[in-house]
Amino acid sequence: MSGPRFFNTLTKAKDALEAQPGFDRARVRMYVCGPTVYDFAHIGNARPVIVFDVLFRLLRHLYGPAHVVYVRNITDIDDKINARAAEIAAARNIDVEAARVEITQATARQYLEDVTALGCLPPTHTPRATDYVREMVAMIATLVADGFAYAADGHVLFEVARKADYGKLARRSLDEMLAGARVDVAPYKRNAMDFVLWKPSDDKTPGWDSPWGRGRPGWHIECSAMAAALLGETFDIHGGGIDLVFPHHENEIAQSEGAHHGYALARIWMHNGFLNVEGEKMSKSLGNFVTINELLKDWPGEVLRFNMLRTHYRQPMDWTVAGMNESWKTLEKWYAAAEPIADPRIGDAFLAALCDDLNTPQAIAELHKADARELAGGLGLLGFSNVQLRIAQKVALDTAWIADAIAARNAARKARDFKESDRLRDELLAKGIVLKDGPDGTTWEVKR
RNA sequence: GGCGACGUGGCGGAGUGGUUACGCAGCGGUCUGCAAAACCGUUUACCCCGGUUCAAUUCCGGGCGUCGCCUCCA
Repeated sequence: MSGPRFFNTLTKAKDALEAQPGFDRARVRMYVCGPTVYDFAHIGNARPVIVFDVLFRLLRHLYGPAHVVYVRNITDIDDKINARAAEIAAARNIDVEAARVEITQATARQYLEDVTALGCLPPTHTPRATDYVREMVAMIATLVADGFAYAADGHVLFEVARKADYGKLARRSLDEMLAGARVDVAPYKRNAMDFVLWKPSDDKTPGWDSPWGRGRPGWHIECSAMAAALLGETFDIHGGGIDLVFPHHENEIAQSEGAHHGYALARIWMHNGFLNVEGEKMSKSLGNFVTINELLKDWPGEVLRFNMLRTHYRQPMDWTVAGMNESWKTLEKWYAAAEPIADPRIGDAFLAALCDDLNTPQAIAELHKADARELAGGLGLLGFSNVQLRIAQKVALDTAWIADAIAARNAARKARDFKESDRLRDELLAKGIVLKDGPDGTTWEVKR
């Protein structure tokens, strides 16, 4: 096998990871944009987390767990957070910074709980933006010193005209963007496309000291600073939702390459597609805004995970209850077949599918064709453990009573008292227990 | 308005210039006291219109439809 290939937004082609200049199989590095922690994560947020967790697991399999470094940040500086913090601070008469810390810590904790339930491994590093303000300030200072950025009216702005290839990720020219612009331009900007690296904070807004006065960083600079601190100037894969291509990732590239003498930020840029719910765009006004946390009350995390992987990560995906039921059914069947296997192995076709731009639907199709050993190995590589599914099925049920009822029914069947045996079966069914008679005896599961 | 993505059988969903995707559901069968489960077999496809080609679902052009992004800002 020639190693994995991934669709690169930068080149619009499937690029071989190992052919990238500077690729080091002893230190494979990936960065994924993490959550802004001010509210529960929703099902759309779950998609990149799951998709890139599978990528992380694939790379660990290919190069060894010790040789893959995965960074997923937590954004705990943001004006949406500040707005929420201001409300809380006013309502409870506490300091706005204390409110910000409270919100972001509670939300970050909840987020980690949620994604753990989805079967995601913890990344190698989970940096918080607030711990890297010093690095951000240093990077901004470098950009100013080298002429890529300028201070104006308390702000520091990146001057896009100084970066000749600005727009290369989103494939737009400055002229096109200017033509399409429909927003009023702030007076301190030299060019309408210039974006904020640093902005001033008033007394009621969280802020940090800087050469340009007390203020806070712009949105994009945190990822550039954290990636540089933890992965170095250039790394292998940068991932995120397709909505981040512009402006977020475009601006990350501009800043990082500007501050790093033109060295590429990431060699391969991967973007997952959007997610709809029951055919509709998810939004609070439509009432179909589904948080991961709510879903986990009704569904095992593994089912959510599997459902997500049935669609290729770049395709638009429709999340439906019908699909979730189908996913649960498949997983149940597979666990029954794979659990007794002591010596799992990874199938060639399965691995080839994952190496072909993370084609999880193809990989799943290969598992349908595979024997039990390869099924068990594939489930393991994709991050399925059966822990939650088992809990969801058996939790809070009096299994001793069920076992007694099954024994009584089988005794009745043996005595050919089918009226009694059917009565017992119906009684169990009324309580949501479905019986399955197999060659090795009777088993049961919870009816859905 | 600008840029981009997508459109496959009842449903989900890969892929390909000519050969079965796969899964669910349906249908038929094996098994079972019956049912469920399990297992075996099986029907239905490539948005529309042109073009290229011996051959197009697959390439090119146009159309229609769905969706995303367009910068600190809700």
